[in-house]
Amino acid sequence: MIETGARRREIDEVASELFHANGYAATSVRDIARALDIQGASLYAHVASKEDVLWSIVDWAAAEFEQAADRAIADTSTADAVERLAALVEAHVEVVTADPERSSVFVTEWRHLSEPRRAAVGDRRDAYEARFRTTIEDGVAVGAFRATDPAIAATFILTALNGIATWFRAGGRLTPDRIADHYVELALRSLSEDHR
Amino acid sequence: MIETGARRREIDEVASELFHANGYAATSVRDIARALDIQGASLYAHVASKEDVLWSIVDWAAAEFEQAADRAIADTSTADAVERLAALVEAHVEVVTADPERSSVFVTEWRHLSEPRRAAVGDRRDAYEARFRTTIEDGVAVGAFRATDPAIAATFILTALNGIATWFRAGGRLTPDRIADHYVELALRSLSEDHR
DNA sequence: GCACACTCCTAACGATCGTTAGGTAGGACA
DNA sequence: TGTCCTACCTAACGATCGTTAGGAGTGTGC
Repeated sequence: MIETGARRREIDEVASELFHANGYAATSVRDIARALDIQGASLYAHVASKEDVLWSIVDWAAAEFEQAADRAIADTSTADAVERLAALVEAHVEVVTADPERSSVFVTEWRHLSEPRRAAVGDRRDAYEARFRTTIEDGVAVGAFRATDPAIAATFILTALNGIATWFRAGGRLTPDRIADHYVELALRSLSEDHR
Repeated sequence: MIETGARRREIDEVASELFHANGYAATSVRDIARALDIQGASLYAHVASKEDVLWSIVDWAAAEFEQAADRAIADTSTADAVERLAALVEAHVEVVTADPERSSVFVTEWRHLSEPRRAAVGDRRDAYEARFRTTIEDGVAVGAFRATDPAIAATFILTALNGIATWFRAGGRLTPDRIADHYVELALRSLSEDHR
């Protein structure tokens, strides 16, 4: 059963910040507890294990990305690969900037999950990347994108997108909207047919 | 004084692999020792502390990137921003693919350094990124690149480049040369003047 | 033959790790 | 008023952490 109480969500929130700032392995259960002004052992009234905290953060973030991609694809005409890729990029930027700590934990700390979960997250990441890749393949097939290696291009774009989580901070020079606009532009142009 | 003996370099090598695979914080001194078939305490005949191992890996990798960028810039005409950016991208890919473990440790684990070192690495990373940014600024100024935010564009390209370290494995489908060619192409086109 | 590095050993240190056991205060509900 | 539930506490568990102390074997240069 998944705990969904208010205190449980607070735990995920402070844990996201700490895991983002110091990494999962370098963050102790007592660190998380201290941020909530309780004792380390008291956390276990809400949580079965430290890994469960990581899991709930990662699982939640993965679902956010998946649902955002679902909406992005549903909202665009399936015929236009350019529009679809733009929508995927924009959706990704929105999820990352809406919760950069959680997103960066998802991107960088999921390898600390133990085995059935770790593999499952890997599969979900592969499936998510495949949406970008197949969209690029579609665009190449109809001549909307230049002929290139779709797997490399998808990885290029996705790693750039995931990097946002590591440097974005709310209230900085760049608003999420501005970042989304720029990243859509950069991604689409990287696949453009015209030469330099 | 910096140890440079053969055994010392072996330590950096196996530590790079372990730090890459599991992260610095989740890798114990005894893990490193086990990979060398010695006892954990025996490592301290070669190393002053665990952090010193991380430091020597990070410092070495940083120097590799800096020197490669030096050569890339020295080899190209300073007048042509497009050519210079291409050389920077190519050099970066070469360094990453030549030693992906060390590179990925540099990219993802430097935050575990303690304070004077951590800040110093941050400064060096900023300086490195500035080379990309100013090259893009130059290109925009002369109309070789489209008018865009050079800082965003530099970050976009650099995070994509750094991502290579997380997925590249020697002997895989893609050779370093092929990756370099594709990444140069993707980076340059992302800044191209022509529309989609 | 002797000194000296170099490399590794066993044993142990105090600290901290994730986690469990058992208990208590306060509010909700009968 | 009595009972349960939630949220926290203190105390402690065995394991593991980075690191130090002190010693031993092996090979090289004089």
